[in-house]
Amino acid sequence: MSSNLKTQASSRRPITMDDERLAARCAMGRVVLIDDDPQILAGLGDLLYLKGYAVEHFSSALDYLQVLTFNRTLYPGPSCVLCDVRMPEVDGLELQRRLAELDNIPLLLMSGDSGTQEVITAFRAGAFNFLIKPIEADLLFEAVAQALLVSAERQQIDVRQTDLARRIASLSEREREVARLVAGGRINQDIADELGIALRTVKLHRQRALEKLGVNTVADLVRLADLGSL
Amino acid sequence: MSSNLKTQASSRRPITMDDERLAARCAMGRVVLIDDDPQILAGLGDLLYLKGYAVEHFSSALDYLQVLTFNRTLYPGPSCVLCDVRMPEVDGLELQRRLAELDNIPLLLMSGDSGTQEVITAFRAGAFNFLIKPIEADLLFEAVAQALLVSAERQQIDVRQTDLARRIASLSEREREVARLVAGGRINQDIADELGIALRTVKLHRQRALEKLGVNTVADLVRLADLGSL
DNA sequence: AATCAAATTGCCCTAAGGGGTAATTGTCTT
DNA sequence: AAGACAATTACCCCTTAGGGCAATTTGATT
Repeated sequence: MSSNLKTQASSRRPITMDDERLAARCAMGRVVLIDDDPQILAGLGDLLYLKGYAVEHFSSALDYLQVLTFNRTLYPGPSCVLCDVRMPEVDGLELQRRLAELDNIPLLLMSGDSGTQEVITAFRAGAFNFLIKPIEADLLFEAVAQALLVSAERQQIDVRQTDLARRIASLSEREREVARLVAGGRINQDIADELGIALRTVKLHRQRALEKLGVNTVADLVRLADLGSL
Repeated sequence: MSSNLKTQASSRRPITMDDERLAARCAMGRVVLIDDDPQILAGLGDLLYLKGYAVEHFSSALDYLQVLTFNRTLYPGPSCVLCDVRMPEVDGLELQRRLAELDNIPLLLMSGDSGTQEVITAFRAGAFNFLIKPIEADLLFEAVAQALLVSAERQQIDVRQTDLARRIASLSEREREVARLVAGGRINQDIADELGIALRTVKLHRQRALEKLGVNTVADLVRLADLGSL
């Protein structure tokens, strides 16, 4: 299928046509499609694939939860879940409840014979959208595009959060303490007294903390401290 | 109806029993009830009133929009709107659209014969909840309580925002500029150069700005600046 | 024109921030 | 045990922030 048989031993393969196509698909976004009806699974899957999205399909919500719990590989790019409501074992609403604790991925539910109560329950539980079968292609694309946009925004925030957490983690205990108090507007001497250390030491920790956190001014430190918990 | 006929000329009336009852009702929260069916209007209204809420009722969405646009008096306490979907002239969904631009009040829609599509539209447009008639009293109370909680949170934020805006507005142009630059982490001499004024002047404006904004440290100023737009 | 308030500035002083150098200490590795 | 390394501290330097005091300028009001 691919043309990189000779390079499989190397960790740095040359970039192939397939890689580029895959990268493009990743950038478009991924749709996790879940439906116990193989007909629909194939139909919607093809539709989305042809539109350029990366599609993963599961015939049961349990399968997806399994993958999410054990084989989880973080997908580079925005994702959403498009899931049927009426399914044996774990239905769409049950998936939604379990998903809420695992992931923050936008969930699109779909159903052909749902009552209003089911729709209300879904939205109250935070569903991103609810599509009624049969689904028009245009409506599907619109809904998926919106969901992926939201996912992308959440990912942005996530990236910033983890990056920040990483930088904070690189601080020593003392540095973190000092940085926290500085961000709280405390004066150096004050901090020294509170921590029971010398003024000069506070200055050093302060300096190193700003350095490690990659900020130049106290103002930036304050903003950073308000974002991630110092 | 009330017992304060003699005191109507005075702007400082003694506190009457009615006042206290009204105050208690305000604290509980207000429900704006809209339905073209007088039967339901009276029924739900009584139910909510007996539960302790302040109730305002309208037999058409247009009436409420009129009041909101012209006779608007801001209500002290959390509020929500409970509105029927199916009504002549302006229906619930249309009210929702118009309300989105006027107010940020949680909207509870209700209907006995709505299809799934209507429910979906309502939630997608930001409805807080959707109740199906006939409405069980417990469900109604639960939904109203939740909506009022959200309203209260929004009001908290609003109060802080307007308070902040007021304090910022009390700054002179120069003070605002200096405060903005200080919050940006700039050094006094730097600010003096940028604004083309003396260092001493920057210090004065800085001092006055902190004073007027009611903060003691630069850290607080930064937090304040990130909230309201300085 | 007289006057008052706000903005601006210079001079000067103290306190706090920023940082270099060197010494001390405790812990960990080899 | 010797060396490496991080944390801590003292001493000293310069820069920046904070603020008192007095003078000047300027716009608005009476």
